[in-house]
Amino acid sequence: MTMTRDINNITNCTNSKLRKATRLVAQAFDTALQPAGLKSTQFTLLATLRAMGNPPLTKLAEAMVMDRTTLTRNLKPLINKGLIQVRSEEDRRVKQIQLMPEGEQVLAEAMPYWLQVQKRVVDQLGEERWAQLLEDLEVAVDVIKVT
Amino acid sequence: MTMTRDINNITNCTNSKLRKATRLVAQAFDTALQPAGLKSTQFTLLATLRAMGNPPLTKLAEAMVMDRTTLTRNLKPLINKGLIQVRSEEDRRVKQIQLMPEGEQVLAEAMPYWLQVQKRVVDQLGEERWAQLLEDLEVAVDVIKVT
DNA sequence: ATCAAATAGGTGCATATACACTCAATGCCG
DNA sequence: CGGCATTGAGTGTATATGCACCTATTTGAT
Repeated sequence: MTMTRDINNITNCTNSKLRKATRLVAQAFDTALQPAGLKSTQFTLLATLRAMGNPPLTKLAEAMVMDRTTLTRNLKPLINKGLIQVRSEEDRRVKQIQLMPEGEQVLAEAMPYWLQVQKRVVDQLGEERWAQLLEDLEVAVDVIKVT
Repeated sequence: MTMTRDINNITNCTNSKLRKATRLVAQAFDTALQPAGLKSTQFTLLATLRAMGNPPLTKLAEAMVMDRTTLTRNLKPLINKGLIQVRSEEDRRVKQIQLMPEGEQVLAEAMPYWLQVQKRVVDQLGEERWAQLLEDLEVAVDVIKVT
């Protein structure tokens, strides 16, 4: 018989545990990326942009599992730094988000710092547990629906 | 041979995956707790307070793996609603955080909503995967150090 | 007793996050 | 063609998050 956790116990709150770990990990990544002048969220945004091409704002928001209006504001500091650009499409309702050459440059500069902290975290967790964690997080994003 | 993930691949960024899942789960909990008039963070704060008694601010911040100054601000809405109180100790540098009867009351009212969303999320993840996930998140908080 | 170090907290600033509401452009139906 | 539903995006407001810097109190060493 497997010893399962008590789902009803408030100390096992899924949300609280996730946020705690996220605060910690975000701090680690923010600190590591500081020399590149990027917050970890900004790094993720740039990397996602590069992977997606020049997506419309809503598509990008969906990919990041982020509210559309949150994304609008998160783009601000990147626009101010000249790393990205927002342009209208033919359908003038749609805003296309473009990664600028300066953005590519900064992203490239940030990569070694990212790799370092990523490796460190994986080391501390152990590769197996890390892989398991990422797997479970992906499943969570796939199956959890907000009602 | 086990098929491990590519640690170097940016799409496997620990931080980005954690944040995605956290945004989604936080939304689920926030929505569920809305009838009780609490954000999920506030719920967690009240529950942690009840578990800890009347801790000094810094102890509470440590327990929540949260920056001291973040906690200061997160307490604000709870003070405004009259759910908690901040008092000075003998050592007048120290601020004791107290859960008020109104706070206990609201927490009790919120419990059924919390339980509902908690159960739903566990269901969607599957109990086994959920237990695994929580275990891994706890380990992460224990082993990851911010340098 | 004095004064520097250590400890506990708060503020200014910038970013992250999402909901309710609003505006603009497009699509569609008669 | 005209008006309404749909779609894409931005703003106002509130909370969440942490760093750099500041103040107040206590401790401790001489």
